Amino acid sequence: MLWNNDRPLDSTLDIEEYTTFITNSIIEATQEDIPRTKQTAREYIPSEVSKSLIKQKHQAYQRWKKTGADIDKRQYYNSKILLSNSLRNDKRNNFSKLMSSLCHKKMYSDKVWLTVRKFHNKRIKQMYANVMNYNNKTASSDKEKADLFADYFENEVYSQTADTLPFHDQVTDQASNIRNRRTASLNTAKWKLIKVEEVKYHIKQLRNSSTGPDNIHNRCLKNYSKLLIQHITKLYNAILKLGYIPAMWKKANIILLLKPKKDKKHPSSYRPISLLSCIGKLLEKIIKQRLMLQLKRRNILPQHQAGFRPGKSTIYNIIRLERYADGQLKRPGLRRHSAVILFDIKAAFGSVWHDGLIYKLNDLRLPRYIISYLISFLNDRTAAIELENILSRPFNLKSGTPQGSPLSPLLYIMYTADSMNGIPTHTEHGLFADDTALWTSGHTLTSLKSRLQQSINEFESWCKSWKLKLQPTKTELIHFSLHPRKKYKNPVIVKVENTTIKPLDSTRYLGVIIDKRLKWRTHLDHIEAKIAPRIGLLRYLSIAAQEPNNKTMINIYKSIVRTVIIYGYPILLTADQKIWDRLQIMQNKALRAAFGLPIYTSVKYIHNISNISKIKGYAIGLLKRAIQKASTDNDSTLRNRLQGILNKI
DNA sequence: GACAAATGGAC
RNA sequence: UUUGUCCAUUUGUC
Repeated sequence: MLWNNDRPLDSTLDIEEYTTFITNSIIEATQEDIPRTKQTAREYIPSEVSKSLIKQKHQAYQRWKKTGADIDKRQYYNSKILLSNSLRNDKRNNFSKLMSSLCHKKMYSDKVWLTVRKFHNKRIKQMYANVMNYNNKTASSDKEKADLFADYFENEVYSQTADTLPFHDQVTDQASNIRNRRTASLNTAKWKLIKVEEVKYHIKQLRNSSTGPDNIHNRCLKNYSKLLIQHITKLYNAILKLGYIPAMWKKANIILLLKPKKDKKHPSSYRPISLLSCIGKLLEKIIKQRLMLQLKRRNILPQHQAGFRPGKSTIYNIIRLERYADGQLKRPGLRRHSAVILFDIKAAFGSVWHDGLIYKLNDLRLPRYIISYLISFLNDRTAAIELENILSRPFNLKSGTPQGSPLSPLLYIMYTADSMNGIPTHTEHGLFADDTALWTSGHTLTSLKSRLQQSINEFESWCKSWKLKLQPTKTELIHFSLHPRKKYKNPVIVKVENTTIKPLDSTRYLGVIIDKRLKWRTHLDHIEAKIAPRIGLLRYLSIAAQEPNNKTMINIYKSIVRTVIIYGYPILLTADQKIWDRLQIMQNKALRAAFGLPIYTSVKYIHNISNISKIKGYAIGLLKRAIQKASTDNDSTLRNRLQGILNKI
């Protein structure tokens, strides 16, 4: 296929044609180079011996069928037995081959992880209910189910909500003004052109991931030719110039993953994941980087939004909440009451209001070409549910940002950047994407209650303005208190959307379980439950492999167990020694399992052969490194908090 | 100290 | 059919 390089790209039609040209060229090239043999994921591959036995069996069967003779029948059954023996043998060989990957002196990462993954079974095969019901409709075939999911997502998740406030009409008007202004001043906007080097840099960063509707894999892009990059760069610049994204990049195939511990009969129990074109995603990455530069330079994002931002993590907000509550509980002299409320926003990403987002982007005075691009990005998106390789009818996404796009997380935090502007200063907040927490304190229960309620009301009205829906039933409240069972005459009770929220003993916030006494016992229970099957796996592997390499087993331990134990370590460091004793016991258990040692093996011996340090010492090491990193990053608030924890130990 | 890969976690 | 952003860790290679 050829393209005349002198041909200008001046209309949307040109862009569509050029995109098709590039897509087809890539597909053609890959089909030439990589023969499309479909690799079936078999449990094991039969050996040559088995293959010939299969042939023999088949022949014997044909002969018996033809002649009907007794001797042929016997021969057929004989070959059948021989084959099954051979297959069993193959299976055993394959198993020991798999296990031998754990025994090599040198660790071959990919082989080891193949083995571990096989038994770790984290990825459960998707199972859909036989019959699904929604909106008085029943679906039993795959196509019907896919369409039913399409109905659900079109009507309940990515649907437009009615304008109920005068404010909404105002925003809608403004947004349509912005749209019109854009088409009026198309070719005049100036910006920094995308360079070949920029595209190359982002291609290099690409990880292998699943393909979108156009079936082009990231691997294809990574094996780029100079010519391909030039074409892609030219196309990207044309897209930014016209503010028009080709239609095929706005089509998503949505796959569904069952959320853990949810009923598979109901469509709301599934998390939708959009698979998008990799070439389109590449451009989105470039825009994302440019957008972030703007946001950072102009300090647009709120300080306490820790989600999706470089250099920030969950632990930052966890520490802030923990230090605050602890400070109020152990305040010398006058103790104060404190409480935290954790909100849940319904379908947060899916509910982003397009007009509202455009209004805000314009308000921020972002570069015109980026706004143009984003308007096109949001407009006229379609999706189809993919289920067992069957596509549903396509439907429109009238609201929300598509999960699966590199831009979506950023757009969401931009959309919610002003959510805390109206909150009174006596209340602190922590944000992580849509996970919103508000906390405050007071000398008396009444003052605490009224302060908290005041802030809740502010947040509630903000949500209402921007068409986000709070779920009062999933909203949780913790009233911090040292007494395990003390009953207050007037417990702290607040209202969210006219629903009463009562305080709980413990709740989960950003992956750690916070209890009202800040003792972390429930959190430890949670960790223990999580690593128990993993310890079982370590034991199984060490027995099955017979003489596994110690270093390999330690690496597996570090990866699948220690990472779980160590998550959220800074807050645990402020807790009692008891917590660390318990964690140490977990580590010892896991190491015994990894080495296949009996339960009574002494801790000293384990320590000697594994050369793994005590878990608390390791955590302190991590903390020191984190402090150093925070000071080189000039993040003085985080640094001081971490230093405070270190001083306390 | 650069690059790559893997694992774990949050949403 | 396991997306996206971010964080942490580990292991390799040079």
